[in-house]
Amino acid sequence: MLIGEVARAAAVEVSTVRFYERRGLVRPTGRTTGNYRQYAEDTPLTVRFIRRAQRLGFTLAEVAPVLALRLVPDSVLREVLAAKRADLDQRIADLERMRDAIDRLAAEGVDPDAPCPVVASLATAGPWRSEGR
Amino acid sequence: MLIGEVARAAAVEVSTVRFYERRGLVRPTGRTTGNYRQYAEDTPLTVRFIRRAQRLGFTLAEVAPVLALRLVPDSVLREVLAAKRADLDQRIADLERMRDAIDRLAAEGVDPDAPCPVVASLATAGPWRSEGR
DNA sequence: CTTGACCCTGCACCATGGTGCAGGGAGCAC
DNA sequence: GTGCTCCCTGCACCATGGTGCAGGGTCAAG
Repeated sequence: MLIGEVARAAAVEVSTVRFYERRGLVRPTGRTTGNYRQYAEDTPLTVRFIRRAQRLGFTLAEVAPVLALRLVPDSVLREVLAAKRADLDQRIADLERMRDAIDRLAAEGVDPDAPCPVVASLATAGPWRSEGR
Repeated sequence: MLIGEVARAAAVEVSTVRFYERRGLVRPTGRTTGNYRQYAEDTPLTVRFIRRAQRLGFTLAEVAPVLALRLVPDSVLREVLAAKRADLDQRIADLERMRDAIDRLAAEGVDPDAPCPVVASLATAGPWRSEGR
């Protein structure tokens, strides 16, 4: 597979694939005699995964180690999995609270003077982690 | 409330609050005689909501209309709510698929030669929307 | 051997989401 | 008044995640 095919199959720009390569997210299996990048058949899936993970609020820097886990020893993997699971649970809970707030709004009608319940659902003062970005 | 108090209560920089103002996300209720911005008591909650929504993959541009909904007629609101609900469902489903893939990995151990199931859980070729960012 | 589609590198540029600094004023304590 | 903390505006700068272009090579078709 050449870079253009990968890009088309993943619905991104060719330059984006090269950009991901600079960030260590994808890697061609090699080069042709003419110095063209050659890719495995599943590379478009990797690229789609990256896009989707981004929409869920993961940075490229966060995605990279996930993809790299393919190379990592099992014991390390287990720790990472546990931590990520907790993070995912947090995010899911946040989204669900937003969704429930929306459902309540739709069911009960809107009180224009009340503090927005969607906002309230996520604005808790509770402990909050690194806030990376 | 002055800007410094808002910033402290929301755990962001003062400059961030002013930045959000330029983006139309927060607004002081007025100015003091000395031209200091004055804020309502719930402004830190709004700011916390913004930060949290960002972590969930919403851009500031997406957050702004949500905050503006406080001003919008009920009928419009209902449509928007329905659309957002669907979007949230999609995101929750994505995160849950990732989480389940992780659980399966943890339960069954890792096959280093198989395609990464976490990636597979999100890399579906299925129809995919605007891809805004 | 030319044309066209594709690929290469490298660099400049863009938007988003901020942060930081200069130069100045406000407000209070002493 | 002096000093300290906080505030003001405006502009420059930063990282992230790309996009686009110049200048050139590859390769298959005609």
